[in-house]
Amino acid sequence: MVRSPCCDDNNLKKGPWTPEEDEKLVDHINKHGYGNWKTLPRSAGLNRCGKSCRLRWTNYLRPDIKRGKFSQEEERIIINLHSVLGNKWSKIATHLPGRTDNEIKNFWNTNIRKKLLQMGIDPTTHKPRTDLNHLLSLSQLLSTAQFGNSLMNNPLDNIALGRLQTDSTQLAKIQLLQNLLQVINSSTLANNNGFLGTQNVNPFEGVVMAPASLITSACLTTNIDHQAFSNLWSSTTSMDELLGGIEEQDQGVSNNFSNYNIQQDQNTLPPLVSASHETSSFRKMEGEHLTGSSPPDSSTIFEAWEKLMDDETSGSYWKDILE
DNA sequence: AATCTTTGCAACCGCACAGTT
DNA sequence: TAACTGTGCGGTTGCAAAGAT
Repeated sequence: MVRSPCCDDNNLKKGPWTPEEDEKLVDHINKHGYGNWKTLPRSAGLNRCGKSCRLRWTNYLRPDIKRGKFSQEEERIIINLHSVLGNKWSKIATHLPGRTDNEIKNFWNTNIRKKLLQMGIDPTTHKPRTDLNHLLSLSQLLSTAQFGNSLMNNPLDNIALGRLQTDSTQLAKIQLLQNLLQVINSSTLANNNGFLGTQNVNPFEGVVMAPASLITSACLTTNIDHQAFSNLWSSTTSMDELLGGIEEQDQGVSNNFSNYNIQQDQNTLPPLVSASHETSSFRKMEGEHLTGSSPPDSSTIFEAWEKLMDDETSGSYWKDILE
């Protein structure tokens, strides 16, 4: 079936709206409402197509539109909703009074999307990125940090440069470790139908063989023997057991793992869930989760990471993991 | 100060769908 | 049931402002 274009009159104006046009549109809608967008422009004295008028009204002129920067709370809600709904901007907009789908879409594309990518999260799937480019960029970040650290030996270096390099090293480490834990967490999530925090289920159940790279990274992260970790991986049936095993191997590190486990609901990162969850129970749970949680205590988490990331295991060590 | 590049956002385009004839 | 119409939605574009060189 072929449709006729909505605006078949080539003389109709396009492009930015003038204040005069805005005034005409607002006046007309205030007086008569907006029953029929096709006939509205003519009766309002506007040389525009109805579609253009509707867009201008819904995205800009509507009196209940909230303008200005998005708050952190709004940003968090958008990320959570996007992880459940995907690019359903109009549905997401219904949860944010005063915000339009167009505004949210723009905010996502220009702001949140970039943030997630920088954090190593795929903005489409909300899962850790595994593409080579991302790993390369992290590798480069580490190299830069290393270069900066070597410069620190020069007495002429200033404090600001030192701080910058230290921060970039920490950032790279944190991102790597978060990626690792998110992979583990994703496995848990996938195998538990999305119920976080279930303790009596093997976090790696269903993963017949642990990916070699994951085990290697985990061993390096926890400072325990590769073979010992492999054995634990295959023999443990719960997160508690796994943590207990790690504890036997390395007391300090396991405490930090436990800490992460307890704190994971408060993580600053959005929950890593598939964009295509369809079960009603999951949606219900997500719905309850969307607006109810309190702001994360990021300082606690970063303290834990920093404790875990002993500086003795610095740049070259992490670079080895990447390479 | 001039030019180039990047960013943010308003607006457009085309498709899909529901309702009507 | 097919043809048509109006509306909503998501992707994309174009442009002005801001920032970098």
